[in-house]
Amino acid sequence: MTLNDLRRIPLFEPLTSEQLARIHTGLRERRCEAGERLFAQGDVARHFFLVADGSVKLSRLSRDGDEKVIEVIQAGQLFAEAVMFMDERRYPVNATTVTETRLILFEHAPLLGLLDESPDVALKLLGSLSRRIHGLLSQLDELTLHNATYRLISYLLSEGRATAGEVRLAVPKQVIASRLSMQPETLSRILARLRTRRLIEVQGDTIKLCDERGLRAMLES
Amino acid sequence: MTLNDLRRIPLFEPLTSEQLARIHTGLRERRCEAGERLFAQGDVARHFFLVADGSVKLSRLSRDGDEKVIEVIQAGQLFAEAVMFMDERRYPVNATTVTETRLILFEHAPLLGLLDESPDVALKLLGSLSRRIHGLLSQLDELTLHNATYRLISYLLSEGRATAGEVRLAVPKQVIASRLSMQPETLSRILARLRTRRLIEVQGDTIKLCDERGLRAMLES
DNA sequence: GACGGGACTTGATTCTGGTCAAGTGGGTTC
DNA sequence: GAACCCACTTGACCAGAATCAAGTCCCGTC
Repeated sequence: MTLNDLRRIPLFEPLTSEQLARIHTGLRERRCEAGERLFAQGDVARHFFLVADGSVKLSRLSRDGDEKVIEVIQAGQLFAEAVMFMDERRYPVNATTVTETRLILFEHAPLLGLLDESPDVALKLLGSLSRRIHGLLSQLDELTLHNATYRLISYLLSEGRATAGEVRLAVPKQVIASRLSMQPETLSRILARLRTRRLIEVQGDTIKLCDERGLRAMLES
Repeated sequence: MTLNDLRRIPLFEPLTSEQLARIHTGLRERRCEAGERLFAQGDVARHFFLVADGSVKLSRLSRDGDEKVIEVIQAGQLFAEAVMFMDERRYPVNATTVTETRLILFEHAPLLGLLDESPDVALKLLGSLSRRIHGLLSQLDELTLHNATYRLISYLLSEGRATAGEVRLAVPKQVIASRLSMQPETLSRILARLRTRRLIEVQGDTIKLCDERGLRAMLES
């Protein structure tokens, strides 16, 4: 990861070259295969991460081992920056690679040191944390205010927005199911139902949204 | 609200008297009765708030009018600071007083202006946002990983911690129910069940935890 | 090409919690 | 004190999704 790569990350955009170089010193690269555990909930946090390639799932575990995926992180996204500012600096989630993945690890200290001299970076961080809060609020009311079908459809619509009505799932369906807080069986059944109604077509990990209008209509009821 | 009162708010603790005075200029007091709407989800945000006395509920509304209480804010707590840093500065929740309430309103501009000169305040804010993230994560996995009884018991135990095993509900049971994502009927039924098992005693808005050990044991199964 | 494993699908059944409806009790108003 | 309202409780019923159990499909290896 070169200095120029670094500059392309929005968070670092306000920094001078000298500051950027300081960040660059506390930086490491790591390659993982699918299924590697990066850190566990409760671990003392030493880094935050950038997914350069691949995908990582963040999840919480209940005492008896049930897992709930909170978020799936894709290439280009930062994660675990918020931990730097927690009272105890411990990760509140588990992180596990879902596919083969290339990661950049950032040490806390260099960035923390910069906060004093660059209020702009502080503002960027505040912005990114409040976006995360917003996202979590959405997840919360999707869960309580809407049923499984609604959640799946609105997930498909949001994913399909960029890609001309075709959604390619970057991670196994089980992971999507957990992210949407349902069992794999339920996800499968809902897809089947949408398929018989000719609203979508499913081919392995690719889902074609045949009737976006119809899908949207289902969100109303 | 005097300058000295202001200084006692943790967020403002790092500020000089001169800076504090600047915050003080953009400050207003407001008294509300129970049930007043302070702002609605989607409103352009102009202030953040301190509850001086009383209680405020923050909630989200579904399209068809179902309400989910996200948080109940009590005396001494700030709320809606995160909104300052959102892309569109709009409240992501509704705020409604639950009881008679005295509020302090803070304008955004003075604090935002201070961020450049006081990295400490920025750090405080980052800390408070990451605490909120943590809280939302807990709510998320309580919802998906645990059932209604579990949620209620762990709520009671956390509330009863300070007060020698006696919980006095500051807000109506319906509000608690919504905060815990269940219907009032369900809350009532669970309380009844715990009562017949001699784990608690209920008298109006006061709940006595007779058998904390037993309650904790129920969290295991 | 047979075997094995994992992801996914489908079916049958169960259960938690939601909905609808009626009833209770306390507090306030006239 | 009668009427009313509102929060809460209790009961009967229902439904969405979880669970349990097979079965299918795909893809790797040997």
